[in-house]
Parts: sequence; C-alpha cells; structure tokens
Amino acid sequence: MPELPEVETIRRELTEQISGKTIAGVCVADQRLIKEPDAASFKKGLRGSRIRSLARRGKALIFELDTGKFLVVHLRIAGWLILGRRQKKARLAIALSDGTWLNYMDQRALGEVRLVADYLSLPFFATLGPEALCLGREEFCRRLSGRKTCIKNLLLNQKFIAGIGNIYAQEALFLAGIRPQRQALSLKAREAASLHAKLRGVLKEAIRHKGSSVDVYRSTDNRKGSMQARLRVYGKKNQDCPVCRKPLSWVVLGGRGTCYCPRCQI
DNA sequence: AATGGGACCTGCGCGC
DNA sequence: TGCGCGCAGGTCCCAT
Repeated sequence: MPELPEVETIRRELTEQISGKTIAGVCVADQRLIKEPDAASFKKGLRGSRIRSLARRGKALIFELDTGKFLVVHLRIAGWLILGRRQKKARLAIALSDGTWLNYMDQRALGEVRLVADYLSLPFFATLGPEALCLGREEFCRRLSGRKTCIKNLLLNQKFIAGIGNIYAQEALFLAGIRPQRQALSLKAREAASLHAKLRGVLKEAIRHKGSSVDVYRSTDNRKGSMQARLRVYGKKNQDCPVCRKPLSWVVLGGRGTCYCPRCQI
C-alpha cells in the first residue's frame, strides 16, 4: 500500500487528530508485527506515554513520545491505520485518552512496529537514502550517474532515494517518457532532469489527493484517497496508453510488475 | 560493491 | 463449487 504520499497523508491526519493525546492502553492481537522489544515490554513501555508529534522518513511513520522513545511503524505492503472505533481485525489497537482507538490493520501481516529509544540507528534508517521531496535536481543526477542497474529498480531502491514505490516509480517514468528498463547510466542529462521534475510532481499531486487507494489502503478516517483515479499506467496491464491510445506493455523488473507505453517511453 | 532471486504473509480474481 | 495459480503498494537475506 503505502508509498511516500500515503504515509505522508497519514502523518498529516494523525498530527491534527492525536498529537498531545496520551496512550491509555495497548492491545496486541498479532505478536508477529512487534519486532522490538517483546510484546510485554512494548505494551508496558507505551502505556501512559503522551504523543508529542509525528514524523515521516521514507515510508516509515514515527511517533515521538514524551518518554523520549519512538514508536516506529512501517506499513510495508498492506498495512493501514484507522482512527476511531476499535476495529475487529486490528492486529494492534492503541487506546487513546479521549476514548478513541488507533487501529493497525494489515491484511498480510508483513508490517513492522517497534518501540525504540533511538530510531536513527536502526539499520533501515541508517542506510536510507535522501528524502524524495528534499533531493535537489543536481544531487539526483549525480547519484544517478554511473549506476548500471535499470532506472526503475534504482527508483525503488530506498538506499538511493527514500519514499518511492512501485506505483510512483512507474508513473514518474511514464510522465518523463523514459522506459523503466533503461540503464540508469544511459539517461541523458535532460532525461534525468525531467525524471526528477516528474517524480516530485507526481508525489505532490498524490499528497494533494490523499494517496492512491488501489487495494486496501485507506486514510485514517477509513476513507479512500483519490489519486488512484489519476494514475496513468500503474495497474493498467492490457489497457491502452492514456496519451497515444495504443496498448501498454507489461514486464517484470526486480520481481515487480511494470506497465509502460512502448511508444511514449523511449 | 552491486545486483537479482527468494522469503516473509494473506487474500483476491482468474481459468479450468 | 472448488482448486491451483498468478498477482498484489516492501524490505531483508543471501548467493553470485
């Protein structure tokens, strides 16, 4: 589900709705999600904490607590959060002081939740590349140069750039007119600059529209985003290009399905 | 050092 | 109706 725009949407909504509130209780229905510490210490460490603020780094959501600890949530493929009534299928439910619940939902149980004192030293954050929306054009082009892997896989590599996933990588490449299987080092300066601009554009567009609800993703009020209606190629296997109206192509790159237009993308 | 494939999970839609 | 298969928005681990 959640790439940068979806996680950013969640962060903004939660900032408005739960910052300043205190955690009254914690119910762990699926222990597999709690990566550290053990479930009992996790619950004990969380109870009574006040939520100071919410941050995002890449696709990870970070709750800053007044105890000095951080609740780090990674939704992976199919996680989402619902604020409000307690949800039956929640794998983790956090009761807030005002009687509302923050429910962690996850169809595939691949998500990860941690309570740590220092999240920046976690391997994921220590090796994470620059934020997609903070990376300037020149730095983007410099990091791109000399990389032999195909451009789409590079965009998906979180150590290269943080926050891009399979939806927005395909969308940005379509908008920039670049084939996903091109070697990164083959991009001309103009192409790299265009890709940088289109990437920023599509991420901002997606944030404005509260993310793409392609499958299970919902924003915290359990409503769908609206970006899915604006996607140009993602999930359009066997359909036509929105620009030239000819059939789109589909390939597997880095184990992930990839749609592109063989005419509009060079 | 960088790259590609498999593993981790569950559920849906499809063809037979 | 039922079953097997392919596929799904991410990341880590391992072999090469």
